[in-house]
Amino acid sequence: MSNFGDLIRIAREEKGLFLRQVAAELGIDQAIISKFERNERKPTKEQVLKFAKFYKLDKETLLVEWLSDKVAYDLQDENLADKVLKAAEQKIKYKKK
Amino acid sequence: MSNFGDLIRIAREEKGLFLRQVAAELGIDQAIISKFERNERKPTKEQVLKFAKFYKLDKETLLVEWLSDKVAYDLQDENLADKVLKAAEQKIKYKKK
DNA sequence: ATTACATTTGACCAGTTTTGTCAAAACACA
DNA sequence: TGTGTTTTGACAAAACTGGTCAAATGTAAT
Repeated sequence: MSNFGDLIRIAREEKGLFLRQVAAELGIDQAIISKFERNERKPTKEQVLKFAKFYKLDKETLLVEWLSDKVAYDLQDENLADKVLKAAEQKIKYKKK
Repeated sequence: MSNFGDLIRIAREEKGLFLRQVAAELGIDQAIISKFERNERKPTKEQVLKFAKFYKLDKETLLVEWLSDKVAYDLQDENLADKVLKAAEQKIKYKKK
């Protein structure tokens, strides 16, 4: 199962960059990026988009990864997760109209 | 489409109670309950359980309503909601093991 | 229209959580 | 050991939450 941290760590390694370099480029402290890569902290939406742009990753893919991490985290110790997701789906569909 | 606020407002009206009375009974300020009923504020999990008990509503039903409101809210202006929910489902399944 | 009572609104506070900064500690390895 | 990278943790600033209260608004009866 993938997650946001893995995606950006792999992208960085593929490009052979150090945290320091990415940090300078994106204006984000390298300690924080380290935590993002280990899923210890959640980035803001803006930061997600910065990573997508910089690493040339698909914006949507990265956002989905990030948001689903968040949702999964919120529901982690709920045994009602299935029901919740189904209900949420209905609500979102409904709102669209 | 139902939501947490509607459920507790209807329950209160069915019992013919005033906000003031429910507030006193549950130890929650009536202004806050008013906001819950209009979905202007989200209660804590503890408060959800207080309402379930007091109104004799099914605990699980109310929790699902509450959590799905929250998830739907988080995803409201994301056109990726479908993908996010599917990904989150996978992640939750995966975690369970 | 005035009274009486219920609900809603909004300003304000306190406590918590989140986000960012920094330097030291830990790690990797020549 | 020395050099460079990553991780950790303490700290502060900012943002968010949850609560309190009183005034404003709504509603219905007289």
